[in-house]
Amino acid sequence: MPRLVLIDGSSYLYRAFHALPPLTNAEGEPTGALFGVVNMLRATLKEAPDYAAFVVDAPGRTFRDDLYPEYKANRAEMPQELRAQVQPMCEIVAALGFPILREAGVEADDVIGTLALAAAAQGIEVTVSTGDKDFAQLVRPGLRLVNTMTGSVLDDAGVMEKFGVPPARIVDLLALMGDSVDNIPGVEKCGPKTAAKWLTAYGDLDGVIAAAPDMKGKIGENLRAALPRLGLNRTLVTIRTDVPLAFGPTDLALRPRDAGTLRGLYARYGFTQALRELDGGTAADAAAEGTLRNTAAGYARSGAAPAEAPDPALGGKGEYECVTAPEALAAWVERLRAAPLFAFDVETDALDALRARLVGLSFSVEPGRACYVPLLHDYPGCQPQLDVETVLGMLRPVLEDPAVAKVGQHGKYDLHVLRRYGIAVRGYAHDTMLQSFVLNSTASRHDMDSLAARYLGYTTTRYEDVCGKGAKQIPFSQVELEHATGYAAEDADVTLRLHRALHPRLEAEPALLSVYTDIEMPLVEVLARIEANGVLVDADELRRQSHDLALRMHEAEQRAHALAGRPFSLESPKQLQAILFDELGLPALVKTPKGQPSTNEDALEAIADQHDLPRLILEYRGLAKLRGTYTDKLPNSINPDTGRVHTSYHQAGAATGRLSSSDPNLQNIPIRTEDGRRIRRAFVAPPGRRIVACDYSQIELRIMAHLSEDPGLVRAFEGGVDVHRATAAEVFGAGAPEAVTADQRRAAKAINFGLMYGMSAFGLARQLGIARGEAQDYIALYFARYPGVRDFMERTREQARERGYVETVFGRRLYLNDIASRNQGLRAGAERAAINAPMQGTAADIIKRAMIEVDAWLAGQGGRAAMIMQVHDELVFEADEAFVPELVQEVGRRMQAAATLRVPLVVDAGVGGNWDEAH
DNA sequence: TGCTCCTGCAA
DNA sequence: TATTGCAGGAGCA
Repeated sequence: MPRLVLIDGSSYLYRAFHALPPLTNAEGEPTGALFGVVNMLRATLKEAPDYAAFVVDAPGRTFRDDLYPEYKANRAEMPQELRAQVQPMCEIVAALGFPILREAGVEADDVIGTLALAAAAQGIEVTVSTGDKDFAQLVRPGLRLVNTMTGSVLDDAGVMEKFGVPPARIVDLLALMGDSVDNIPGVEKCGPKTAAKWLTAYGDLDGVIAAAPDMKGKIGENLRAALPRLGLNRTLVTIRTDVPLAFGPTDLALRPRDAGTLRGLYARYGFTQALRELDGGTAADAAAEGTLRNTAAGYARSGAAPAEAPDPALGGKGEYECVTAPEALAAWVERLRAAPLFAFDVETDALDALRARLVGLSFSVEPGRACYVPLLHDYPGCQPQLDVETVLGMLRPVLEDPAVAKVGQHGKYDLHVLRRYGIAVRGYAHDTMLQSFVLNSTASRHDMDSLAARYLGYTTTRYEDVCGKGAKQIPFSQVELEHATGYAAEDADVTLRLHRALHPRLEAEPALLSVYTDIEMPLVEVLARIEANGVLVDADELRRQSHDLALRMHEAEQRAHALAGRPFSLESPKQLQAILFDELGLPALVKTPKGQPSTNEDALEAIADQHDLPRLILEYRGLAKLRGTYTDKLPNSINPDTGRVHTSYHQAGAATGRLSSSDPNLQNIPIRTEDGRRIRRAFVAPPGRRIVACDYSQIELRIMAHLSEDPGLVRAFEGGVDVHRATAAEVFGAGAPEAVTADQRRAAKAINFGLMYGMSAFGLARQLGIARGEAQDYIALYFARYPGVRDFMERTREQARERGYVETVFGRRLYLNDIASRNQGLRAGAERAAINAPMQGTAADIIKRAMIEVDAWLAGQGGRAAMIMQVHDELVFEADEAFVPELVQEVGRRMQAAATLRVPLVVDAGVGGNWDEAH
């Protein structure tokens, strides 16, 4: 059967542009999108279709603009770096032999729709290559979608599975959901789930419209509000299949490629793998290098059972082996030892690395070749496996050899698990999650499945694919060895391939490579040690506090009931409404979206001066929050084996480079109120030890002084004075700092912090409770006194606009995806983030560097002290009492030396029996 | 049960 | 109409 591939060129160009880091060739011309598109096209050619076309939008209006003037009004101008790649892209597409279609008056979508249906009607097998979900409406027997960026293929069943409705209902689904990219508003709060549910219940869009009057709840109101638009929405999202065209599917034969032109273009843009292929190299050669295989594999592998399926793009060598015999393991140990770098991965039965049991291990030494060593699989009929001691005994020499380099994906987890089995992994040289994070922290998630889709165009077997999900999920130990091998060995295989794809990109950017090599990689083991150390939490103290809070909540409740004149539930907004607004007759100043009187904090504050009850409710809620979030929950996080709380630090969590903490989050333990602070008393040192907390004083403001080089601000820090007081003296002309009033200092502090977050006069006014004009005057005064700060902010905004990213002192980049958005709100948000990121990010870099130095020093101190927490600008230690003075001095010195700025870094230290006292 | 929104804690 | 996070509860189906 003849085959036709229709390529949605615009979709790929945009997606490749946003998905890939902004690569450039030797001349500095942008090539990222080009690179993505070219690889995709080469993969398409491997499929050897009979007909193909590359379809792009023609400039100018289309019928949709006429129907709906706001159509795509949100869409940003094409960024300069992308526009520059359009012409070369067309040249390459043409030289590869693809017909390029560009029809005025309609969108590329409609051209594709028309050709696709015409071809399907002629019995041609059609593949539409696109990343746009709207095309799901075209799917039918003989017409499928493929997304080469993710490797996913959508046929009839696939559409049903992905969207929950058949292809014929996709336009209805889209009409309900709307499309913010194209500026088509749908039903508010109606996402894919709700839309699919309605369509299943009522048949089609007309059915949903007919049922609208009876639809309950907020969402029903939203539906009724959107009713008038839905018809137009459906028209806008319907891809036309009847565009008059001067050609048909069979006119789209591929031409022979123009090798001469291609060679020139490939060379110019530095596409070495593509060049090699052109010059006679095989796909397998290129694949092993890490470029081409990505997209080719996406086609070849999607839907295939991985265990037994060698990857054709890898030259048929791909092979996943399940190791259950000592001889086989011995052979693998030899391979690991001989390899310049090997990838490894552990499989366990729990997400918590400090509780998980080792179920198996996988290794890979070259792309396409990997093994899985099952240890604990246990299901009826399962074959015998090597025992844990034997396996770890054989692997220990290579795992603990610092000269044998390893790569992992989120290897901190694996290090933890192996450590608990007595293996101290050394030579952990690379981590693909961190490579992705450093290359582009905001690009997407950094889990392996996402990375494989993004950088390799490869669809991995997901954990749910082998274990199921939700209530039906089984532990990995019950997965059949064949499937387990397919999943686990693939993890190691893909990790190695990701390393080969990502590391060269880091090497091309020395500053990024340094962030990765000098900061992130050394930090992995430091964080693992901090997590393993854990912190001692006094559960009895928390229980006492819970009890105390409960009593006070009860007391507040009694008083509230007395004030209200009758009992009611303080937790029920509905009852509160009745009491406050109906029975007590207080004014309802704030409304919920539904138009009901709100009982949120703002609403209660607003009427707190008229009655005692609102204040009481706020007090009750505050107590309930502390109890519900902290005193009741923290004891559940105590590890039964160690008796301590082991948080998990996420190294690729915050885009700015900060760490985040979860399970439990130890970076948001209360401190600002007395009641909250008490919780910190439960974070204790064991007998004979002390808690030591060392924190950077005003580190982000100091970084602002450094980056702005503003003489006034630098002087304030050099003088070692209270910087907010100094700022107040400057801005309010109070003369000597001693003459500054408390209010002036408070205002100066608000300005100092507000500016770092890009706050407006409006925000400052609200913060200080003053008029907007007055706030504007303060800001103007501030900038007049500190002109360097204003210039720095303007420079930062400009850099963000021009380059699309900002960077820290150490070269870490933060890409700002919305900086050129036409949507005012998004763009303003991106500008604020741009101003904040260099400061927050530099602070994060500095403390990470300090942690590495401190950890190295602690290693030689014989366990007299241990690092146990990091809270953004603070490091917390547990130390032998006699060791405290030395610890304070040595840690302070290393924290100060972690960066050399134009202003001094100051570290404050506190010591106590618990975390509260240490402040 | 899982999803979304809201609220509130930290630096 | 202030940055970066994580987490609990309510409301909803």
